[in-house]
Amino acid sequence: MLKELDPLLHSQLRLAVMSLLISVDEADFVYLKEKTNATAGNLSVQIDKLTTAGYIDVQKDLSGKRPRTSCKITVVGKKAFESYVEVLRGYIINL
Amino acid sequence: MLKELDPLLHSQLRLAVMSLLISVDEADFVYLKEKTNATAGNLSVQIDKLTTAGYIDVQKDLSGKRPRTSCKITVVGKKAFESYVEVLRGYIINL
DNA sequence: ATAGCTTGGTTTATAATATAAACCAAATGG
DNA sequence: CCATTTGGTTTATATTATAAACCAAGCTAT
Repeated sequence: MLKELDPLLHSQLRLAVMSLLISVDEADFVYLKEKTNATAGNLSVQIDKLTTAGYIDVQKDLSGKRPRTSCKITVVGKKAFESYVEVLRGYIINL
Repeated sequence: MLKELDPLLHSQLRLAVMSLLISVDEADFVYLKEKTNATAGNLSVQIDKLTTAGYIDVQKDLSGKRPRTSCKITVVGKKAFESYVEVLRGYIINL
């Protein structure tokens, strides 16, 4: 039987962010914004949700000239992503 | 760059319905309801959306003792599903 | 130095979506 | 018959995604 798709990951922008972070293992706000083509506001909100869920860690650095928000995926986030993918396979089997 | 995920398919219940129909090629309302664990109302709405999009065809048969709503995927729907999966692969290597 | 633009965001409002609750007609069961 | 079940649809509500408006700090030309 088809299992539940983690609603936190089953969202285009959040999935994109996780997808980027899983291969890069660290990326800042500007990079994520460029790669995902998201608006800053949308990205900010979705990053917050992923952070609250413990799927990513965020470091805000104000020491440089310009603020820099850097994100990295957590172990919990990586596991959630992998498990999301497993569930997804159930939906797209036979392809 | 990550492509847009067809919002019509990027929905748990609609994806489940399409996933079931792609392998079975015909299924009725009751069957889909059981397999997806959806409420009748939710399923009804999502079936409407898939129909309006031309992703599935619906046949309502009232000739038997009880009404029977039977669904089958269209060529357009099959293509959309396959293309959705391709886009998804961009997000998830090894899917 | 300061008025105005850019950068890197956050907060808040709105649009869109998913979901459940309420409802309906026909069939069935006691 | 009257109540319940079956097979749905319609409508209301909760949740989500998204954009618009906003803000502070830094740069730029005047």
